[in-house]
Amino acid sequence: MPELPEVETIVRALRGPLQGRRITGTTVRWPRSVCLPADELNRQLCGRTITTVGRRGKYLVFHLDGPRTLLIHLKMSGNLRVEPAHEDMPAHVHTWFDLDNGCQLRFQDTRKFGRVYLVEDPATVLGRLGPEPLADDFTPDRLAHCLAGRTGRLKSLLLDQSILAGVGNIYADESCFRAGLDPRRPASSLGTDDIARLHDAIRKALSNGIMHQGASIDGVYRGGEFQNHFRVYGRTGEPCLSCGTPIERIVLGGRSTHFCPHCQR
DNA sequence: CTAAAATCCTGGTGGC
DNA sequence: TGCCACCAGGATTTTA
Repeated sequence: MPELPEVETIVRALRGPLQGRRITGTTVRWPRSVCLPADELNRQLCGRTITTVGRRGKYLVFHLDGPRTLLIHLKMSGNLRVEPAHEDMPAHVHTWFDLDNGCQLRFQDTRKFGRVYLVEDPATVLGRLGPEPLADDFTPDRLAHCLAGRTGRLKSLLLDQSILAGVGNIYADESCFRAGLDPRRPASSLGTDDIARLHDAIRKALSNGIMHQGASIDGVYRGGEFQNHFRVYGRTGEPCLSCGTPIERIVLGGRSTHFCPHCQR
């Protein structure tokens, strides 16, 4: 379940191997994961050079030396690696991109939820995303503005990518815990102090995740070990690290939600 | 308007 | 040991 820190970690790992490389071919074995016909994707990408690799929310953004932009969303189980073409193709690589140096950018996605986009205007895909929580201009005031007038529960709003980009189920739970806020709280009940603590909590949870190179769940993300630092996520029944109260698990908005009933109010 | 449910997928898990 | 029902989870779409 790559969220912002996992995607950021992958982006950083891909920059060196990909920037300046020219795409010489593409192969699509699961057409539903690509939002245009496979032959058109191949025709548009062949000969294009990847100029920069970036991130917006949970999307990877590949800028090219042509009029189109390549976007990839990893969804649940996606991973991206650059490997020599002669190395064995791992299982569940449904799409790959041949590069001019004999390597391949391989999109591995066990559950096939991930998506590849090739668009002229990135805003057609990224336009509805909310602000980047780690950007300098993301202030407590900005967060307050995002939540203003919202009636939903705190956790559900944190997962809404049009309100805030990049937070998923793990970091939403971790952020609520760090802020000492009950994930079931109506957003309208949050005061200025609550918003300030939430703002700080979100940024610290995400930064901490990046510092540990993301979380490795299902053994998908080698290197990252943030899963060993979760404070509430997946710790159902285990003692709260602050007060010892057993962590509770509930379902909120159809998502498993973990919190300390004593520390989070 | 919000909110819940269905949808897409497969590996892993728990029950028997 | 084997079989199978069930579940997670991001984002979109549908239904209430």
